[in-house]
Amino acid sequence: MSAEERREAVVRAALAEFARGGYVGTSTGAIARRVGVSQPYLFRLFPDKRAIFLAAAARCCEQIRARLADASDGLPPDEAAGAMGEAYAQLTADREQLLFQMQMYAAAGVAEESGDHDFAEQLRRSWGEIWDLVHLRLGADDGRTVGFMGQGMLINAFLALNLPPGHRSWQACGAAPDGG
Amino acid sequence: MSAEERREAVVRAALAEFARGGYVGTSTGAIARRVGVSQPYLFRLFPDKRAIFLAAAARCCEQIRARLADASDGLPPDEAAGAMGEAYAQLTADREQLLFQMQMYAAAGVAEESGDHDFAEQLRRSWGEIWDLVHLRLGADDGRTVGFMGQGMLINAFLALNLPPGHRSWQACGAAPDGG
DNA sequence: GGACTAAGTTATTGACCAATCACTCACTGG
DNA sequence: CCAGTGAGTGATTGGTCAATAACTTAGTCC
Repeated sequence: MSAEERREAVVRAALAEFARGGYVGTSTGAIARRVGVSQPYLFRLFPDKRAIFLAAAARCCEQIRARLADASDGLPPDEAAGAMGEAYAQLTADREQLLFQMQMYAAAGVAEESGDHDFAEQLRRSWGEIWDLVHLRLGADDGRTVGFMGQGMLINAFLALNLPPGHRSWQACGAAPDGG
Repeated sequence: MSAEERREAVVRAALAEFARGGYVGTSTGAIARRVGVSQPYLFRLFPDKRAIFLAAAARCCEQIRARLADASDGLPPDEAAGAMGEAYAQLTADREQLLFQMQMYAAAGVAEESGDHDFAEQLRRSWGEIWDLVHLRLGADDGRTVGFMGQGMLINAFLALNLPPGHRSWQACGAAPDGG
């Protein structure tokens, strides 16, 4: 297997492991084991642990953006909101995606706090791309964009807390966790 | 100093340290140093590291609830929204509060994933209390409640990412990071 | 002044982890 | 057949960390 293919496998494995353990709580050994490769070999493919996390973060953001873009492609603003909401619900039904996203925000804060500004900078760029896409597809309406993104973040919190289906918070949203 | 007073000091120190390092990334030694006490003594005051984090999490949630309650006390729904928004902005201007909150969501996910359901259960209860308070003060209007809480979560993300003041996301919210 | 209690410490242990180094193995071109 | 290259491993190292155990004060009550 070529180094490039291995790197791809590492990014997928890292997403899964970091989602379940966070940045510090995940060992490079665990990632290597999931890839099926020795731990030191990771450091031939990436300079260090941080780079692996960053690659996974980029992947996570890009998946979100791509899904929202696909779901709303060519739709008028009125229909785009529902379509993107549905797409986002499907995406976050994958707990791996959801938990990694939460870890990303937390890790960004830690990184900023410890002087690593490049980390959050990468996330800010990705966030901007998602924001702009949503804004465009919702007819460049600030209110709608804030509402959509806010509800997305709210759902993230519900899912992270494992709020049971039928909880008053879910009902107020007119939504429920997506079972599949 | 009595054990109870020490425990209080530990909770405050833990909030500060966990905010900057996350659950796994913060050593009990760092907390002890901030309290001005030996590391092993923490384990006389709390059964383990997890219990310290849980106590800090309870404190964090209670501070949010209390601030929102104070700010909106006796106000009609129309004014309560603005008042609570202002209060929340002030609270999260304290980066310690904000970052700890993000760590809390991330840690809840990790805990659930690893079979520790009590952790998230405590947070769900606290979340429910905050939700009910906001719902009540906003005139029991689901739409408003979702809007308010969603915008709160959105602002959390902005702050965690250190989105610069004046960023289009901040402008769309009609808000800006609270400097003091 | 001695027995008791509660606050606090030093020393230690057993485990884990990121990263480095030196090495093996399989393949390919000349 | 051999020199070179790229994939991959085993062993190690220096460091950190949660938790335990055993010890030391300092006060208080009788």
